[in-house]
Amino acid sequence: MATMRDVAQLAGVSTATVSHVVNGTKKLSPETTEKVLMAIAEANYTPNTLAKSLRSGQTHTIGVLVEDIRGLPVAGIVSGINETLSKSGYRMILHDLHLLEKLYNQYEQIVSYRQRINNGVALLQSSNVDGIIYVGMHDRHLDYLFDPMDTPLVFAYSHGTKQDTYVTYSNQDSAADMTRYLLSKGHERIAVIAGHPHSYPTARRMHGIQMAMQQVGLVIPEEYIRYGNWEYESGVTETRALLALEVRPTVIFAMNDLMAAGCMHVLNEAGLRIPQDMAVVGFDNREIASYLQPPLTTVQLPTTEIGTSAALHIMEKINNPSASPVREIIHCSIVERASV
Amino acid sequence: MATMRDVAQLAGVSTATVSHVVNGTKKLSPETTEKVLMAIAEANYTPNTLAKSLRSGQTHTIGVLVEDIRGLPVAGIVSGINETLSKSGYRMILHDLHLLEKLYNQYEQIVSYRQRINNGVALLQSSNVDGIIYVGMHDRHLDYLFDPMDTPLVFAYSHGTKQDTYVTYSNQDSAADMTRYLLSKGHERIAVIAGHPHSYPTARRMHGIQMAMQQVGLVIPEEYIRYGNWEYESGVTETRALLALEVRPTVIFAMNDLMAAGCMHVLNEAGLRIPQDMAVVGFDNREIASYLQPPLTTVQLPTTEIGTSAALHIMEKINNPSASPVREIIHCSIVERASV
DNA sequence: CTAATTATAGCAAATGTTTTCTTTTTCGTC
DNA sequence: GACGAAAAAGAAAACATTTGCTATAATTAG
Repeated sequence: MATMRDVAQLAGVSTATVSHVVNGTKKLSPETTEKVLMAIAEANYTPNTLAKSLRSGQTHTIGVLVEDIRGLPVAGIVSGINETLSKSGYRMILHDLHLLEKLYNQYEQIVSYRQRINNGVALLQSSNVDGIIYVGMHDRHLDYLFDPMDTPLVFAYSHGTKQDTYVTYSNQDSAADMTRYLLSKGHERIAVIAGHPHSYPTARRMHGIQMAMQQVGLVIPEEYIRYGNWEYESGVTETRALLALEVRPTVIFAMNDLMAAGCMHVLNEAGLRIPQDMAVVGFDNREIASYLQPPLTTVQLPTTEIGTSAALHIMEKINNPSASPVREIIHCSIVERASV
Repeated sequence: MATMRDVAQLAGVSTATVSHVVNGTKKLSPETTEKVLMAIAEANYTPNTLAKSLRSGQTHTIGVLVEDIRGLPVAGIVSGINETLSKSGYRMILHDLHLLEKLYNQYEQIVSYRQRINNGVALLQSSNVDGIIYVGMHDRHLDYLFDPMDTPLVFAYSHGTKQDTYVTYSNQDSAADMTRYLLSKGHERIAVIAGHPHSYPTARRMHGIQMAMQQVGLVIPEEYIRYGNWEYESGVTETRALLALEVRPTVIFAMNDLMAAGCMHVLNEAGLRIPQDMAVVGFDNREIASYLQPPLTTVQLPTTEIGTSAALHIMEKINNPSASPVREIIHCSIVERASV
């Protein structure tokens, strides 16, 4: 590989001059510039990134820490991050925490999480990244798992504390939007199959639904609110419970597509036509949603947008480390299919 | 950050000595070693990766080029790569080619592919990666898209030419295994819904199926072989065609889960019970397979294993660049569910 | 015409390591 | 006590840049 010295020699100038024409950091006479440019072309010179980084202290590399790349929304987010970073000349070191395998008990899990996260951060820092994006899938606030550090950090999908910059999607507004959509279709008896009762998304989405109802002077009766655990099976059992009710709802809003799938299975089994006899909607827009019978109307998570925005924020933070944290909440869209 | 000089000063030795105790590259007296170790601890010293790489010419970084991280098997492969590399102290720079968006015509697509791939390779090379893993989803041989280069390269999932090292899964044997499984369950009238007629996986899988049949003295009649296009809809239409046959098969082997899903939909519609009246199997083990009614027996792609193995191969190739290329074909496993 | 200013380019130090080559120290033996 | 070999440690060059400072030439002002 040709070095800056080779080019300098070829052009009959100093390496300093070559550096300046390469980076445009100083005004030079047109002739010199021309000479150097020719020499660069002739020598087929490309700057050595390592030497550059060593000297300048900037690697133009972002560390991306993901809880598990196999997690559903993660690939989309990483895709968005990568595209945006590439466009700005940043590279991306990806490190996977493999947090999808569950451990035996809550306590060990937290300890292991903390350890793995800090190992991951250390790894990235030892790679001299200019900043770190943490892509978390868990609904709980994980910031306390981070040892304090001076590398710029932004959270994507999961959110940190008020002191952190994060970008996530809107649970509350999206659920409210979907509710309004159902109301606009004439549904007034809306039942909900919620996720795990104590989880953050469940609470926020529930709140959004109730708000939207309240705005039109309606209220969801207690027996229409069932709590599941995000799994297919709980969609099945909770739907059975709803069907046993004296006054049945006209639509079931499942808080994810898996439970919606379980729900639709029961509805089919019971001989009810979807959406004529009962409508169903989900949340997440997983692959399965398009292949259910009928295809499921659901909520699309803005994964690419989250990634894009997180990338923008980390670059911003690198250029201006003292800026105040920004909290961005991106809207989801409704993908209309045939289940309503 | 403490530097090697600081440590040397603190321990009252030269930087050379510090380097030697850090890397264990020379025998030193126990006392000196001890002194240096203490100083390292006291100064909280960690070696500067950049300086190390600049001097040694090794970055301990692998570039991973993926055609699209959102592609189905890609996340699993990347996960495997990352885990294995991490264990050996290698970092991973991920670059996404975003090849999932289809272009207007075949020719432009190829040109664009070639351009994007070579850009990606250039980007990674400018990052001074020690080697590159190319994770391709396309069934065609893509090696001709690569400009010749001296960076060690291994293909994962997609395969290169005979001159390249690649690791992929077995189309032929897996299809044969599944066929034998069906035979063992007493099925003799096996129908196939193949993928696109001219695609590589279709040809290999078809060959495997026919081989397994031949081994027990059977042959698949021509009318039992239907060609689809890998999409749900083609599962629907080809199944309809099969049901119209005078002598119906007892099982339908769809070459992917999407077509199997379409197939099952038609079967349900026709009032046929699965697997009593007709059995169905798929290929890929996508998420949808677990949620079909009944859950689909299918073939599991060894994504993590492919990643692991590719990582091992690239490290091997880095340490021994002149070794001859290795071609590894990993077996798939059958995941038994309730559709047979 | 001189002095001050500006434009242009180069020198050399610095970034934090690794590694070759030398020098110093140690120690056993004669 | 001197010699030599072996062992231990150090000096300095090299890796490929960036950048503050300096030097020279050219232009302008007085």
